[in-house]
Amino acid sequence: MAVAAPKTRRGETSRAAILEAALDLFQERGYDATTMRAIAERAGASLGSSYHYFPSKEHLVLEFYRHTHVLHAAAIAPLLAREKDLATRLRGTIRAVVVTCEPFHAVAGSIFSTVANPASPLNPFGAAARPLRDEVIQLYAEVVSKSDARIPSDIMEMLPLTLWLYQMGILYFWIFDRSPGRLRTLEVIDETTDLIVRLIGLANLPVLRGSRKRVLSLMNAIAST
Amino acid sequence: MAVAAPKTRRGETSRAAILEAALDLFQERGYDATTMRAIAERAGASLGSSYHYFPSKEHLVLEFYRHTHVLHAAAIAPLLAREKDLATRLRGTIRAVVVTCEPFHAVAGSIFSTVANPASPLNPFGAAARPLRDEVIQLYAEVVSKSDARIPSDIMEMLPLTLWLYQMGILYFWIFDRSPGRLRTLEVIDETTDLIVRLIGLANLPVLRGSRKRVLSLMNAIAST
DNA sequence: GTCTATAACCGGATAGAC
DNA sequence: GTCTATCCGGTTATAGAC
Repeated sequence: MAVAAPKTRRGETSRAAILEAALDLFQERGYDATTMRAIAERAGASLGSSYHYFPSKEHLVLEFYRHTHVLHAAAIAPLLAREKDLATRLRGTIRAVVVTCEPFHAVAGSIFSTVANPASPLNPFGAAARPLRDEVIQLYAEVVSKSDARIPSDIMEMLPLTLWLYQMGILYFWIFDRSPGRLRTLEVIDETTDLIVRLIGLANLPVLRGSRKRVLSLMNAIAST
Repeated sequence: MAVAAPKTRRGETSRAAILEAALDLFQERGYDATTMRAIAERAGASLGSSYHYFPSKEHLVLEFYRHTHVLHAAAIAPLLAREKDLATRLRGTIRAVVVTCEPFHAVAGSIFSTVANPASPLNPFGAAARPLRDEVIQLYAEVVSKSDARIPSDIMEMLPLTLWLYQMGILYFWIFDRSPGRLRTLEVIDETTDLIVRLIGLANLPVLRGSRKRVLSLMNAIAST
């Protein structure tokens, strides 16, 4: 099911050309308006060739995904190296997600819907997306673990996965956001990251201990599916 | 943009036949495998006729959605009339959602993805879906308001919308659930409905009051978009 | 003016020759 | 690994029937 790995130099070149054409066209015209034929034409390849490298149009989206992830990781590296405060790290990281994705805002809607399809190879919860998913979750593990926040180990264990889900929620909100400069999304990010950090702090309260145990064991059960 | 309203008896018959054929075929073969041509054929109509009544295949899904809502509302009516305990009402209502939708489990995945598309007329957050959305939210308002739970008014205000979102989350989980009898989903429902009711009870704790205010005002801001 | 039907169009995907 | 030809299904155009 994986995308054909390029074996020869010639293949590498073609593959790269097709991918680049696709990424460009997605941004220029949006996902739906970009035809496989147009991608092939701009890449100087034939339709059949495109399908040789990418089994479906959706698989091009997966590369698109990886592309934004690399941009995002690069964008937050300095912050993660310097800052120790959890709220600041988290806010910066999530803000960077929407800032990085901003050029693709117009495309994001249709991409999201293909990705949300459980039958799609791109579904974030599925097997094909696993390597990339693990990378992103790992990134959130770093956001938390290299902060100076002291977090109970049971929470720490679930936190990266939870933050990954939270990021997807923010992205879905961002897709709908029509406010100038996407300001509403940024406000929601600031407010929610702050709330999250605060709630982590409250989780040690005796009254909440029971619910906390139950929530965590529920999440564990769900995650281990 | 609305579906053509049937004006004459002849039209009504055709429309109903097409819709019924579509619902049957969706269940038999799934959404993707059901072609508009097959729907027309089974309904004894022509392809052109189908498009006269339903502007797109997606619009047939909207009717499908309405269909399950009616089934669901009917299924829980006795419970809502008899039971006063909030946890029981909520658990029963959400359980009934997945039980009602069970015959469509195989179809649900692809339907969900078309529906999640912000550009789709069927998007639950969009204008076309509004009447149905309001009905469902209203149903959750009844679940809460006719229970014997005493709920602070600020929470009460946001609760129906929140429970509607929660229901969608459960449905997405259910779509992935491959366990026999969909037991895992039922377990998650039991656990989460109980947690929700418990958290509502905890919301009055002085330590939580600050966060509660912030969460509610955030939700209000988001909802009023 | 409401319905029905047929014939296209368009774009994702596939087959198979080279 | 590259191409052309073709399939298939959602959608549209449009001609006619009631």
